[in-house]
Amino acid sequence: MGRKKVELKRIENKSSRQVTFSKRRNGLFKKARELSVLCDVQVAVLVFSSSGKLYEFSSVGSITSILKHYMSHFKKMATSSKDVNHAKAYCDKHANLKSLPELQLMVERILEGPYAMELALSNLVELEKQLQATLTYVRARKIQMMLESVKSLHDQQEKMLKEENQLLEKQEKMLKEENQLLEKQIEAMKNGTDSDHPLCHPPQQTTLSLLK
Amino acid sequence: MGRKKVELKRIENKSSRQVTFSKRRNGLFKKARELSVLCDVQVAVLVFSSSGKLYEFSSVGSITSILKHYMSHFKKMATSSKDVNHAKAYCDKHANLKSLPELQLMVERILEGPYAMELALSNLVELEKQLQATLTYVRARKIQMMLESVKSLHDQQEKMLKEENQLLEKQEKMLKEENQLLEKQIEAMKNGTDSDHPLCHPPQQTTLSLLK
DNA sequence: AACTATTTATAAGA
DNA sequence: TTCTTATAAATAGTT
Repeated sequence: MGRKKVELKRIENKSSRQVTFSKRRNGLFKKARELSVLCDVQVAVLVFSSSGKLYEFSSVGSITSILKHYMSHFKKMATSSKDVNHAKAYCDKHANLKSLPELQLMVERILEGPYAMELALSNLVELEKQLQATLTYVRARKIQMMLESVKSLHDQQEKMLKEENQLLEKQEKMLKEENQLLEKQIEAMKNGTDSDHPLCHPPQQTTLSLLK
Repeated sequence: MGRKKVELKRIENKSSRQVTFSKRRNGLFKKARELSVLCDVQVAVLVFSSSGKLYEFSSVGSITSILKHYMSHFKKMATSSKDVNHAKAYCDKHANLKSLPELQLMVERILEGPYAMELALSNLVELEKQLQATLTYVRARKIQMMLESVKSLHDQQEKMLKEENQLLEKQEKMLKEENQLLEKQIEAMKNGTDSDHPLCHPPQQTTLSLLK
């Protein structure tokens, strides 16, 4: 969709790859939002740049809830491994997900050295898929935890701001009371006797000085 | 992008919402794949339909998608190598691979559900690194095996071509001998008596007919 | 599932 | 980065 048709392969020029990344990332997020609104579904998009930076879109306020939903699928799969039929049905539907014991066996075989060499090519392809799926899950989980810590930080800040606000209100109230007191004293000076010489008394400690 | 501009709000007609969902979901996944390939980044898209069904896209390395095409050719030939030393050398070089028990424990914890919630962020980051390293190793190994399969195919083809060649040479030799024989017979017809009526003999079985 | 009139996304250029 | 614009691509409504 541009001046020229582009080949579907890695853009080798770094600068134009960066420009395309920025444009298409925004385009993808826009499409995701439209799908979400038009069709009333939940959508999450995660993009990991090669430098490890994360860009994300989520149709719900926080990506947390959608990831929870996603994780529940994993959990269900992992916990219902006794229910062989259900697990199988799930694995058939989501062919890129293997059950935990299977995944473990595969990891064991690939890492145990000598046996690794005996792995058939098809097994390697399968293992690659499994690892990719697990990696995606782990990354999603990591993001969720990061978001949760950010939220926790926000909550803390909010709490501190509230407390600060209450303190300020209290101080405002004290200043008002002090003002009234001072006004009374001035009134007294103007109209009453000056036998008490109020202006010669040592100055009161003011709320203002307390704040310093 | 269509006959009419659509408002960005939930499509109320259930049937056309379903159609649009199907069309745009595919479009979104296509865009995700393009972004992944063009910009060399990892992309994951998760879509939960209102009925709770999960649709997902996850990018894998571009090498994989290119080689995937050739997979079907090599599936049957999935051979195994016994070069243990080579494997050991590989693991030594890539020392960032964790030991098997450690990795297993991590995978177990991340997939076993309840415990996953207790994993600290730092553990997740570590697990992500491990999985990425293992994935890199698996991919390298897969490519190596594919190349070996290709070489093996070539060797086989070379052998077959050689055998075919030898057969053709043999046949050529036989044809030559037959020719000489026929020439002799013709010579005999021209110069000698025709008491033997060589042309009335039943035809010999020729090398040519043997090749049919 | 196809078709196609339109809208939308975006590649290249400024 | 941002804008512009020519063109490729997606898709809404239709068959």
